[in-house]
Amino acid sequence: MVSSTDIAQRIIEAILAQRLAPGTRLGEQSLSMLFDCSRTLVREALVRLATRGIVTVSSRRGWYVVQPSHDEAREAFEARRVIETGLIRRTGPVDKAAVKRLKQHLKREQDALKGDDVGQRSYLLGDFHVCLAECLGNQLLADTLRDYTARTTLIAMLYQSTHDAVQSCQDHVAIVEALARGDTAEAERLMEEHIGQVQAALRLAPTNDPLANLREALAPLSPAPRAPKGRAAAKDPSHPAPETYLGSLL
Amino acid sequence: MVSSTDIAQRIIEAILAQRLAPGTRLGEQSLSMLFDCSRTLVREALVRLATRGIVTVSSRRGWYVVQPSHDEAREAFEARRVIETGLIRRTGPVDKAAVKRLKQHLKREQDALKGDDVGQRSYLLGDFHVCLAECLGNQLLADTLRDYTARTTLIAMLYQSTHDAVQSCQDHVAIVEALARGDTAEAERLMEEHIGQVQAALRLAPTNDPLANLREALAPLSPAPRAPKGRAAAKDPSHPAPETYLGSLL
DNA sequence: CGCACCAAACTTGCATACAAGACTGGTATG
DNA sequence: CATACCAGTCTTGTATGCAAGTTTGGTGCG
Repeated sequence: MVSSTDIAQRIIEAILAQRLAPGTRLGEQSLSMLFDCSRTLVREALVRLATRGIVTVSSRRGWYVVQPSHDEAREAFEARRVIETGLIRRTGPVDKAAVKRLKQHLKREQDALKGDDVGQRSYLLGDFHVCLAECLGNQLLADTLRDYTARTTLIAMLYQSTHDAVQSCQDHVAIVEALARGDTAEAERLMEEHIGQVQAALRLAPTNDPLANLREALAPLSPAPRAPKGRAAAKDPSHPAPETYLGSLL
Repeated sequence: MVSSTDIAQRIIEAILAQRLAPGTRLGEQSLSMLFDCSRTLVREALVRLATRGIVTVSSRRGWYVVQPSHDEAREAFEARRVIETGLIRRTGPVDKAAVKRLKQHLKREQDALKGDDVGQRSYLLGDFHVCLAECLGNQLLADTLRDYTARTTLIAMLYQSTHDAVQSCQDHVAIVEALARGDTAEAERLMEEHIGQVQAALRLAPTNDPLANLREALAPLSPAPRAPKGRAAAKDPSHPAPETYLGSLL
């Protein structure tokens, strides 16, 4: 039987793989049917995720994947900078086993880049940072980083990151190389730069318009083909409603 | 009516005030009677705390306040070092309002030192670090630090910290002064030193003896007064059983 | 006396039932 | 036609009941 941690884990993984968009509704009943268990277990999983800042609940309305504000986005990146560069700065020489594990991870990233599974790609790129924290010997910070990574993944989705995966992977390679040759100062600098670039790739227009996202999503297609005007947009399968993503949890 | 977050908050506060010792059993039924609610709410609160690493559950045996291992203790202090020094390092000049708030906090610490409420004292000394993170503008890291602070408080209780409160408060004053005059480098150094001293005050004997704590707690009193040998120790009110602390949650 | 075994009490794990608020769509009214 | 209102439906919030595992204390046997 599934446990509440299983359910929470599946949801986190779906977020890291960008299969669950920010704002997606997570109904207790839907999930309990999906996982074939009672609402109690689902609720427990959602409470866990809420505690970790991944979902929020609106009283008697529903559970939703968080949509971090601009401020929260800034804080999340700042927090990752503090932790990840700090962790590298204070680390001594990295032992062989850790370097080996990191290189294996890089291999997986590169394989994923060759393939066409965007989810796997996103997941591995995020997981690199968790893996790094573990290799540097701090499970507590690694766990914290996992949550922060999920957050930044959501932020990237919400603010339509234009950062490309190949660049990220190259950054990761450079960081591991610096660590492997014991140049922690360079590794720290590279990490700082890497996080900065990921953050810079966000479209954080200083807009006060709460409808900005909706407006952009529903904007008419630019070449304005001969599509009928009325209800076509609502049924266009290339713009699935958020709920549709739920299916991919299976 | 109490909410699950209320219950969780009360438990956290009790830990920060050192009124709940590591290893204390937290029975669902006891708590539900204490807070006059159903086990559902208590369970939800405990699940939240478990997610934050404050309590653990042993299947069908009970919920317990965590007892961090030596390794976990090391990781917790390392994590705090990374976050707190990193946060100071990257902060710009601290604005007036923040300095004012920090100084108010220091005042409260000093007042508590004059009084004799050890719980209040412990609480404020720990809360300083959370307050600092908030003042430096990162609520996300502040929340994370709150959990880490609770952890280190438990570690201090478990490993019988000999650190004295007056010294801690003086350290805090020095850090705020350095921040107020814009000397972040010095503030960072002081913070590093402060955390180091708190950690150094632990009795982390490299023992493999899992009974060490019990052995020490149950050691005969050194002057060996004329106390009767038999059952007196079990009823000595100066050594209350962990469950007794529950009452102080009220 | 020592040891194994067993039953009773206690604890959490999970499902379900019901309560109560929030939203939606329709309808009546101005 | 526009608007206010209201009932029905859907959602979460909370309590409770039962199942199942763990511990403890006692009891009988060797």
